[in-house]
Amino acid sequence: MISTRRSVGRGSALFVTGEPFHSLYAISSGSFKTYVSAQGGNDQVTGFQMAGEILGLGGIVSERHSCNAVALENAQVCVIPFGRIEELARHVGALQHHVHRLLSGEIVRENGVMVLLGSMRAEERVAAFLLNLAGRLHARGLPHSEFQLRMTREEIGSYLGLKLETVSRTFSRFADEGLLEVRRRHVRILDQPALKRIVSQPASDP
Amino acid sequence: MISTRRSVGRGSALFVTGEPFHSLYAISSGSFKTYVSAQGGNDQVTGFQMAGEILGLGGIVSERHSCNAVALENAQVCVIPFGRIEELARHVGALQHHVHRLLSGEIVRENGVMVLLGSMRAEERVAAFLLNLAGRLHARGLPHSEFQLRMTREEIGSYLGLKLETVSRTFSRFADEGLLEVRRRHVRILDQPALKRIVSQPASDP
DNA sequence: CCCGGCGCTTGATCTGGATCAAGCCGGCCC
DNA sequence: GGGCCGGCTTGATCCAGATCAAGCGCCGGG
Repeated sequence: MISTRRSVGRGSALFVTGEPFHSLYAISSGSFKTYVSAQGGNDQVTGFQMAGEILGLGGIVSERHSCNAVALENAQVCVIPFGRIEELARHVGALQHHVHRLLSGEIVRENGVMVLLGSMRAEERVAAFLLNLAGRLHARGLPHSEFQLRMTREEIGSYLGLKLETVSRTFSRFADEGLLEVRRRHVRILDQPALKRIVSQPASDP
Repeated sequence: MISTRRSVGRGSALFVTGEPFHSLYAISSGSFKTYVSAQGGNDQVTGFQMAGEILGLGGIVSERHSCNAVALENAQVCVIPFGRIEELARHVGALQHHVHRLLSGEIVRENGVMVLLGSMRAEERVAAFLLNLAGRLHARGLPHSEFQLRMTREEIGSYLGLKLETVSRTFSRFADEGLLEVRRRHVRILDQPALKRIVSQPASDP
């Protein structure tokens, strides 16, 4: 596929809300956060993306990017002009279907975040976050029980609908309980099954 | 487009999570809620859909429906086999682009819900919900300052990440303040600008 | 027509997470 | 090497919204 590369330095934006949309971006290395700036300065982080994932899907509908994408570390992306994708997809059925699955997958991912934000307790959110991260690293054949967080406590909190203090306290509690080790950005998961049990907390019903 | 119709009685499911995905559904009349059943019996409502909107987009990625869709009132849908859509889209560029916009639009909508769930206070959520509903009715040329809610307080609460009592209290408070009238499912918005001001609460910053 | 139950409202109390506050630690710049 | 600053931890207190509780009233069914 005809595409170019682009480097994005840590902390700088790949695109920002409202900017004209022309291309999707496939992350080749590094990682990003996406967020929408809500009124009153409180941004909402909508996702963390790592190598192999696609950025910009929300821009298709209005021809303008619908969120901001900022690199969490120095990163490289493939720029994929969306017009070219549509053109190619018309000839290659497999690509067409792939694009549909990509978009649908993002919808399903966001559904999961809505469940997290709408009905989980702080502990469950943090556990789900760690397991999600671990799962994605695993899927890439990367070490997944010991890894570096690329984002701050505040960014995690924004994503999870919690304050940074709550994220920090929850990490500490998990560590106290022997579920993991945390030191700054470094995490080692010691008891994945226990984290899973926390996420799928059966409702203690009467 | 070759498609069939299907009637769905109030309270019954158009599709359920895990069911094989074959078609999208365009609502011709009536309205629906979609929800995912989280562990422990607490469902999370992920959206309310009305005539003209499309259901089933989350099923594309895995060939299985990713949520439940239940009619809030007797409804009719157009069944649109997804294979047919892909086939047609290969020949009709406009349709192809329309499908992309549809999927992207759903992603953007869910982004908005994430903002709501992740960073708004109860009052802001309820105001945003009412304005959203009013806006969609308006877009269809329907009365939008006076309308019937099709869902219960509990369903609204689930969608907004609040308990039904909080929804009820917030409605009452808005009514006390003269922003609207509510009586059971009937709502009349009296001061839309005030609701908008509540949603875009400027952060009271130092 | 009457009865029962579901959906809703409203009050009282409780609590998880926010907020306020005080350091600490490690990396970076000078 | 030293000092500063941003990111993090931890403690104390507060409060928005949850929970518990008690009716009310409309709607559907017998």
